[in-house]
Amino acid sequence: MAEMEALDRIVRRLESRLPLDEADKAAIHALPVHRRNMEPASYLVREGEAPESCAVLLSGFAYRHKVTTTGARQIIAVHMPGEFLDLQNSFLEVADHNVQALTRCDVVVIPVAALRKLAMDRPNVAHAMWVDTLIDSAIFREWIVNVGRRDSIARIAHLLCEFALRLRVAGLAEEYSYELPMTQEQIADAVGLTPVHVNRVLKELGRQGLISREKRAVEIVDWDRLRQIGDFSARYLHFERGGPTNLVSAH
Amino acid sequence: MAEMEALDRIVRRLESRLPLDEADKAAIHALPVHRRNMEPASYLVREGEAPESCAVLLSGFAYRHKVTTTGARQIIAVHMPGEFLDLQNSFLEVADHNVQALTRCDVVVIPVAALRKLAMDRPNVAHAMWVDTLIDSAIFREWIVNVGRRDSIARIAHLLCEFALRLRVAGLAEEYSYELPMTQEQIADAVGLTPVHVNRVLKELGRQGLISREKRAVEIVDWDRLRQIGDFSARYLHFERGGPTNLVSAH
DNA sequence: CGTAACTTTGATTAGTATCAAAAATGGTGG
DNA sequence: CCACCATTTTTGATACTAATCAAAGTTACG
Repeated sequence: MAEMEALDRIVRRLESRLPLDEADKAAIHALPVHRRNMEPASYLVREGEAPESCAVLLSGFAYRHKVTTTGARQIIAVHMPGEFLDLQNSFLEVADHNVQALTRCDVVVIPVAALRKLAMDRPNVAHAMWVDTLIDSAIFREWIVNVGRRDSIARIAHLLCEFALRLRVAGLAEEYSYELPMTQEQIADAVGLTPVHVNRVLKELGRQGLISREKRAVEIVDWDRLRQIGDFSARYLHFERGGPTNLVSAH
Repeated sequence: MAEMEALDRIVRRLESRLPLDEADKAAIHALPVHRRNMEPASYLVREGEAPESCAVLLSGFAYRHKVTTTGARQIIAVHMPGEFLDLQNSFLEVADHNVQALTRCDVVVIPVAALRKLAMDRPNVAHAMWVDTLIDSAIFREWIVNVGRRDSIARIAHLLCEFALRLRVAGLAEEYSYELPMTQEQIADAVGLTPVHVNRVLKELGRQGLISREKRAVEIVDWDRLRQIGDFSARYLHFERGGPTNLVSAH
């Protein structure tokens, strides 16, 4: 039962990328998956290991990161319910980054071998997965810009805008309020700043009346100005295909 | 003739990602391509436009970039002969970044429609292209780390290490010397620094005996130390599949 | 040769990091 | 339900890295 529901989630995800036919869906439903509950901070994939399975998030949050030899951590992506967690690693020989649970979370686990077979047997499904990874990559590119060329205020404003939109797609945010389950230290590692500075920037955004916070809940008070300050445009999220283009006025 | 050679280049590139059978190769050879010579700084793809063609670099260098509303530019990738220039855009509706010639260069141009058809008809070829884009993404991820969590010396050292290896794969570097056709301003835009600071760091790397430069030629004098300072590991380049794993001791 | 693009150097400033410690929050076991 | 401990958030003071501004050399090129 639970597996059934989980498989449907995978189908829905891929259909949002590309239409699938009945045979495609049947092949996905035949996947030998199992569900798993992950504790916060537990690892789904470790850098240097050969990927054995690929997961789809059912609930909770997860993130990818790398650690430098000096011990600094850079978060490379944050994932929300409905998203694939490691298509990026599953078709390469060895994982080049870590994937870790951010909160407690539920995942469907697909063995890599089965996933690869599915991709070979069902070109259409492979294509949908490919597009999914391409959109992940588009986000990576935007993050390079964020961290390379925006100052601290813009960086954080941009991150908050991105999360607002992605959470709406995941059905986890209404209007412009959402629960951001990250500590300020994790935010810092996502935007390449220190936790202390993140704290000051968040307060500054509040002071300017752009957002308001209550513990980990964020409300975007002035979307237009926040977007402007964060140099945010939703283009790179590629909502064209089935996303909430209509919902967002994001230019 | 020229087209023939260009098509072979595409075949070789894809074969380095995944073995292809004769039918696959035949399908590639049937692609309606044409060659084109690009002036330095001319655009291959512009952000916001629907991608119409996808190019493979035959000679010269190209790069991807985005520009913020404040006018800052961030280079997101640098491409070398043999590489695909915009698989990343070709399977999405609208380009989210620019692709521009760095030097004068020769490309083979493939119409997007033909490329998409090829991907649908030849799952194997699609898979090879997918893997190619996944490796591009792995480089994006490493660049997020570079720009987010390494100081200026490490950033530039890392970039120089990456180029050394990739140029060897492209057959454009012997040992640890190569021609780097980028201005210091372009290097700055790739690593998220100012040109002035890039200049100082390059001099510092020379002073420390790690590299030596003569106009745009770079020689890596002390590979081990440079790699160490730059926190460089070749893992993310995914040379496992047919790359020069043997050539490089890169851990 | 002359001019534009690029590199180099110097002086100063700005933006973040670092260090340290206090306040708040959240969870746990008694 | 309270007391306690660990984690997280907040604040303050100071240090540094890299940016900015300005201008002199240098190189490439038409």
